[in-house]
Amino acid sequence: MPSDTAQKDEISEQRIAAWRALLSAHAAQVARLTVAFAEADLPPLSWYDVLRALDDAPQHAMRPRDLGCGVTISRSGMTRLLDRIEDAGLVERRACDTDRRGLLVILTEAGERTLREMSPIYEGELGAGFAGAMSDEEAKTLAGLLERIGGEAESDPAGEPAR
Amino acid sequence: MPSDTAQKDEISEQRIAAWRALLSAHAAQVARLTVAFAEADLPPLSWYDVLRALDDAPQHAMRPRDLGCGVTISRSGMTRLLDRIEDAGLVERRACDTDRRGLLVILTEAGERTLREMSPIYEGELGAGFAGAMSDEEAKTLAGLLERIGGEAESDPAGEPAR
DNA sequence: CAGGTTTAGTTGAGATATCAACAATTGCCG
DNA sequence: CGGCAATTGTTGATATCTCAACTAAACCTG
Repeated sequence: MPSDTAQKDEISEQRIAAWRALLSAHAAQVARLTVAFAEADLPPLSWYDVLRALDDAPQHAMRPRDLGCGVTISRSGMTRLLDRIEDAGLVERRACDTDRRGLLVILTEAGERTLREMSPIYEGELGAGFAGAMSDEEAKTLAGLLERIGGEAESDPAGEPAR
Repeated sequence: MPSDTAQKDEISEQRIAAWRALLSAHAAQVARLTVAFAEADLPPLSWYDVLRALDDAPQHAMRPRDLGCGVTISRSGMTRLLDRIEDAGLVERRACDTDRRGLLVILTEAGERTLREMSPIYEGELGAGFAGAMSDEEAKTLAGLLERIGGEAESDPAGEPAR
């Protein structure tokens, strides 16, 4: 190998440093959010993700499959997470008209209320940690860069995301 | 509030988009690594993090406290993670001379060997996913930005990271 | 150096996640 | 239409993580 900057087998130090920085930033921000919710006697971050996704969705309804956490949590994990959130009365499960094996998760009134309690804390902590450390300009750059990787459909030859 | 772009209470859409992109990118890359290790019949990502940290450390030794996972895993979580890795013979626990309540986790030969098996897969997947999507230039920008948030000591008035 | 506080690591009990197997439904293809 | 494959969500068994309580050692303070 002639130089330090081979493309296929070696990854530049810079890219590894970037990945480590991302891991660090992610961990720090998640920890911050977790602590803040706990201190306010509110449900954990995983509940927020679900409630937020539902609130953003048309009809305040979503299939468990689509509850984006798909990437972060297994299918059965989602089932039980929804069990807990439903037991707390924040969502309901309804039959799905168009596909009888699936179902719809719907945000309840209580769910909306809880979400409204959690949101300012979420955004506050985000502003104090992650978002406070960059300008709008920089945020744009960052988003543009990271969106190339994100949940996008990948074009790798062979390999499903979660077997 | 006069406008949409208040500084204290509101976070710009751009910053939220950046945060979501980061979440997405993180989840995608972690999933990729997890699958790749599993398919190669290798230990999980959490083991890699420990082995890698030890290999990078002087003397191939570290205190559990410093095994950076500190941010991602609780103290007891680390205890049991080390239990498993030690049972597999990849690390050893030794008494610590300078502080008799602590101990040193040391990478064994077998641990080094396993790490050498895992590394190419780790770097390969990193290159195929995260690192492949950016230039060195961009990586530098990204790292610079994210390092402002990362594991750095924070200067918030009152609040420990994990109560 | 005695006494209280802090820190490191472990442990038991319980919460939460995963994996594999399953039932029900849908979709494809001859 | 009939049948095989893929998809959706749940469940049981099990792994892994967290929280709170605990021991032991170090640190601080007078």
